Amino acid sequence: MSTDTKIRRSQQERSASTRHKLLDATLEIIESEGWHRATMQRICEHAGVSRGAQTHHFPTRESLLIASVKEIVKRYQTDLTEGPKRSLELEAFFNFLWEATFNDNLLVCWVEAMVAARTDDSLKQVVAETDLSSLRAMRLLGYEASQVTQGISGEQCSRVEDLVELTVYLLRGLVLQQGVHYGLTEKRRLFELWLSLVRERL
Amino acid sequence: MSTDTKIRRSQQERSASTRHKLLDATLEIIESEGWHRATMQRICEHAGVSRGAQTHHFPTRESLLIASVKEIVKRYQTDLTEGPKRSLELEAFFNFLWEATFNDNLLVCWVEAMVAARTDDSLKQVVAETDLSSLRAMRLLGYEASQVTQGISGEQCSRVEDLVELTVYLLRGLVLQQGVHYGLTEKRRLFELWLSLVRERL
DNA sequence: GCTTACAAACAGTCTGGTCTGTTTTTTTGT
DNA sequence: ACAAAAAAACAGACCAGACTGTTTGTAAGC
Repeated sequence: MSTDTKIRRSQQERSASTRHKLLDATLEIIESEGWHRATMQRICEHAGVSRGAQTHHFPTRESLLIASVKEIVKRYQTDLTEGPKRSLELEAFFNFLWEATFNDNLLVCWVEAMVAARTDDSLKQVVAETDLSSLRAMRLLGYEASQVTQGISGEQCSRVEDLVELTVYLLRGLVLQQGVHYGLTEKRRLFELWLSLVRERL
Repeated sequence: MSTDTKIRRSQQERSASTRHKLLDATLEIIESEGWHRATMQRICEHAGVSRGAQTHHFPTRESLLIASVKEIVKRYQTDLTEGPKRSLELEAFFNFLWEATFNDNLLVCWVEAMVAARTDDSLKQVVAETDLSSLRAMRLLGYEASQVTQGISGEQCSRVEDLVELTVYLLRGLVLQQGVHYGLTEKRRLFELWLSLVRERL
């Protein structure tokens, strides 16, 4: 009937649904309240999932947080690769890095994860791996951008990758700053200055 | 007598001593175990101070951590101003920033504090203030360095301050990275590249 | 029936803040 | 100068709350 509240869902659907709800809630809480405030109780409450269901999918807090870390990078990667419709020029690429950093709050979660990982060995392993693959992906994107850009010689292409990595680190430093001092205009001004230095070199 | 174990210390001395012991222990634990693991029990144990004495000097955890934040900046400031015997050249100044960042572990504590402050209003206030004054001090040092350096025109001096600030943010990003991936050689290489870009602009 | 997904109560540990009592130094009264 | 009182520093027990992981039980899909 039309008002049938009992929708029949397959196990797979049910499982994926609550799993996604939990990961979503975890990221939201990490972003709004910080990593160490992301407790099971709070997450379950926010996700509208019972404590028992959570236990079934993620037996320990550690397992949920590790899954969240992977989720962060996964989403960030898709943001990065699906965003532009291919073949960005270098100038646009660096600006795109800025956009990807401050439009979404994924980077905030990532910084929280990195700091937490520093003093948590099992977490550190996961964060280190995913970070490395993420960095490689961004270096590659930078390289591809340099290929479609006019006036970039071959030997400069290798430098481009390093410049991308430096930019990533700079942006992370800015995210750190953004957590304490709101306001992007001043940060944007400094970022423009950095970009002008990069431009001169290329 | 010579083996008199009961040394008579003034209240001021006693107070300052345990206060210092507590702050020291707090910073060490933040550095080695992370901000949220810096609990009262652990700190007292590590400092060799009783729970009661701690309560007397810092009634709440918040008060101790706020005092620690101020201590971090205080020490960093003295590191920065007493380190060089005045009048550094620009090149040396930027390298000095690197040294100050990675020789000591104060910056690690500072990053922990910034991340914790993001989701803790009372802490955020303190961190924001101290960070601002710290940044101003470093900009000033950079300006002074540019004054004693050959071949720096007046209009470039204003840019120098911005470059210093950018470098600070970059270094913080590198500290973040250092928490997950050890090894400074690769980071140093990137920093050299960064410096070469800065050099070109000056 | 049988496995998977969900629900909720429980036990044990840890934390921060309060409270009461003790020792050490300083001040006060004579 | 010196004992008594006051204040400051120190010590440790206690408590209420929060958190994680476990366990036992129920419903839904296969």
